[in-house]
Amino acid sequence: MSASRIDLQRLHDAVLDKLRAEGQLYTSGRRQLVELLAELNRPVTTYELLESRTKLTQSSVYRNLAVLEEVGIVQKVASSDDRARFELAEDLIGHHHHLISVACGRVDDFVVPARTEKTLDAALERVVSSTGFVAAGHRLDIIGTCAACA
Amino acid sequence: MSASRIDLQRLHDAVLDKLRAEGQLYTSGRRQLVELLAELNRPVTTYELLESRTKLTQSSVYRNLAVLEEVGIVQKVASSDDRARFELAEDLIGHHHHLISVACGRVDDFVVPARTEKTLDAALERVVSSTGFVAAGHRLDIIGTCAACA
DNA sequence: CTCCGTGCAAACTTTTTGCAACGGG
DNA sequence: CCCGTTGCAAAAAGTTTGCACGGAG
Repeated sequence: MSASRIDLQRLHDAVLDKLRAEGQLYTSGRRQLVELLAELNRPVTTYELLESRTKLTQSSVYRNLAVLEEVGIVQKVASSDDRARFELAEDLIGHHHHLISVACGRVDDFVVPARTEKTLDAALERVVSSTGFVAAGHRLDIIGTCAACA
Repeated sequence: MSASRIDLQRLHDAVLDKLRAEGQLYTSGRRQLVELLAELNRPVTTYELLESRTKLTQSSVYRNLAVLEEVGIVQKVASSDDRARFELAEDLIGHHHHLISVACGRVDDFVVPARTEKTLDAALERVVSSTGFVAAGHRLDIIGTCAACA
């Protein structure tokens, strides 16, 4: 149900490419973050990242996440609480959606069949086309209560 | 395209009912907020509310929004920037979705045909049913660039 | 040798809270 | 009258930034 786990080697290669293309280095801190995000495999807060076995400072986590976001390696995810969550970008782990638990704020990934996605995109394009809004993509989350909180 | 404007008198009555049912008062501050939200007719930041002709303090705005949210009169909306946005709950203005401009963070409402909604809900229910997650609803936003920013 | 990334601490922004005064019911 | 709401100011939480050091290319 959740996005399948990524091959670490391939992931690092892809990340390295993206960083190099923007003239950025793949430092050990950035590598740690990428690995953690790949491992946790869901949108996590900076707090969770700091709690993990990382040796990184708060400021480094934020700064590196900002760089990784600019370069298109991570993306920020909104939840029901007010903590920012980060996960690997869809480029790397594929298009997916989020299960958001209103009870605890936890977010998990899920995917819907390609045909449903296609239908949805077509329907949205039809609705938006007249508004002057330029759609770059959609965000479809399910709001509810996760198994742990229910 | 956007949700149709609400009749103010009816709105105030509905709000009053909800507040009374929870043993809360419909004070002038709360009335001002509800009227502003009805007028602006899109998710707005507390900053925008404070800038408006309101006589309310920052703390009162936050406190009243919290009360109104608990009672189900307003709902918090996530955008691309990190400012919380608030609008009248779907109970009052109907189910709808959001156009989120990544350039400026502005959020506008839009509605999709009932049939599309129905199809979507059915598809989602199918996907989620096996996860133990209890779905309460969905959130479908379009991410892109608004007419003003394009 | 030169930059860029890092750590630390302080600053900033947004939201929350304590307390005394006020006001509608 | 009384209890909840308000305003003000201070505090808290989350995020960002300045600066000097350190490590990688």
